[in-house]
Amino acid sequence: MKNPAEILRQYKLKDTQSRRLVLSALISFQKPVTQKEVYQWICSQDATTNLVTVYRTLKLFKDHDIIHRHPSSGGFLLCTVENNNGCHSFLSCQACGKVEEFCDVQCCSTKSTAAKKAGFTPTEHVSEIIGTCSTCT
Amino acid sequence: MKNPAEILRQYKLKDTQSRRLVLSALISFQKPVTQKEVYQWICSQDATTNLVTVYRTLKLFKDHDIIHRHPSSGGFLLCTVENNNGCHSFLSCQACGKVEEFCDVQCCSTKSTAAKKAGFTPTEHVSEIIGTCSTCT
DNA sequence: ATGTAAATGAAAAAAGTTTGCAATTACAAA
DNA sequence: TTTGTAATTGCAAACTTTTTTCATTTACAT
Repeated sequence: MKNPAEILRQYKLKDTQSRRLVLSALISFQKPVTQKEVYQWICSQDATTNLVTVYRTLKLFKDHDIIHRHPSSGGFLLCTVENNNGCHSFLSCQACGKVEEFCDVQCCSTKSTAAKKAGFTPTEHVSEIIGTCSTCT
Repeated sequence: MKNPAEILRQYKLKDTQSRRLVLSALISFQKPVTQKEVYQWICSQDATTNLVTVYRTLKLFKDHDIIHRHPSSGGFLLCTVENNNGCHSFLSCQACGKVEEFCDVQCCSTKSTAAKKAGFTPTEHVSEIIGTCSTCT
């Protein structure tokens, strides 16, 4: 996982204190979080920012596809998988709440075939699998 | 598609005017809608209800799995496919905004296999395929 | 017909999000 | 290194969405 400054550089965004803090929060949580949770994490680190800035920063990251909105919780989650044919899949553990991204080629192609069979031309897809992770089984 | 009264009977819910109206709205829209859109549709039909009742009714339907929350828009959508192994998939047309539910057995099993390969025990999944429907192609 | 638990409406509170504007900051160019 | 400028931020206030409380009404089983 890259550090905040690297991520900002990679996406050619200005390197500001607030942006680094928001990224640090997302890296630290490792699960989908609300805007407020990000704000509160920053405050708890004795850092200072503004809730409005957090909203704007998350929107910016979302527009740049640096973060996702998680399907069932609606929370924000840092992308960990390179954008692969517009496929974004999540494994959500209902026991510990952990969410990890994954991408399975087989799975993507099957989905694409199924959609075409229904007369649909797919461009991207998002899916969430809910269950129990290896640690909680 | 069943009518409002039938749906309420099927799920053993009290048959009230507000519930019928909410169901009528969802049947009429055929796409994911916000709580407010449901409320406004009802008002436009010269019927009378309360926004709070719409919120409560949609929550009730959601808890009974009569409606879904659509992954990307967050709007509510009436279920059209029988609950199949906890699989809920949507085809969302980015041109006309239409969303239809579908379920492909092959697709479900591939997803399940992929999850297990990652050490995950799946119980259900939700996915959204974004693209162009047959009408808009 | 009637009793009772459930559903509803109205008002208000609470929570979440957006907007406008002035002050500050990052960083490219001199 | 200093400077100019556009982008970013903070603050206040407006606005939207959602939840709560409580009294009244309604569905429907008996």
